[in-house]
Amino acid sequence: MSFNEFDVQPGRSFNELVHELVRRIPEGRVATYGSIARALGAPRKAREVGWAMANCPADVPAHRVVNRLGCISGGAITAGSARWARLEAEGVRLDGLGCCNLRRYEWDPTAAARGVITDP
DNA sequence: GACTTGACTAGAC
DNA sequence: AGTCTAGCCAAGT
Repeated sequence: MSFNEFDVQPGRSFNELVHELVRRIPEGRVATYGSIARALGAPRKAREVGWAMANCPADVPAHRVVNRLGCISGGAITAGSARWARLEAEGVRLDGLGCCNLRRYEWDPTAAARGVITDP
């Protein structure tokens, strides 16, 4: 069973599913690359999620996606960079390295993934 | 058309 | 308990 009920439907690229899912991350919350990949039924595709974030439309809140340690990834990780500022503006507290407390802010995308996959 | 690179993670040492 | 290695998969060169 390489795929589960969250399997990717034809016509929608994995990349787009990622975008849709990320759009559903609530304000002030974050999700990890791995969680998103897992929620879409592809636990090994975390890297592709990262790629999807690097090439995402402006309406995708990519700043709410962090790595497994709760840290902002992708270069330009400095206080004042767009993602950093946006996260703080939404109430996510970041330490000096741009990391947040996942215990507190992590949002599990699994439930929303159902909606993304089944939504037209 | 093969080889390298990358906004990752999990497991081994 | 910190570091290193291997695995994955698509895009870019």
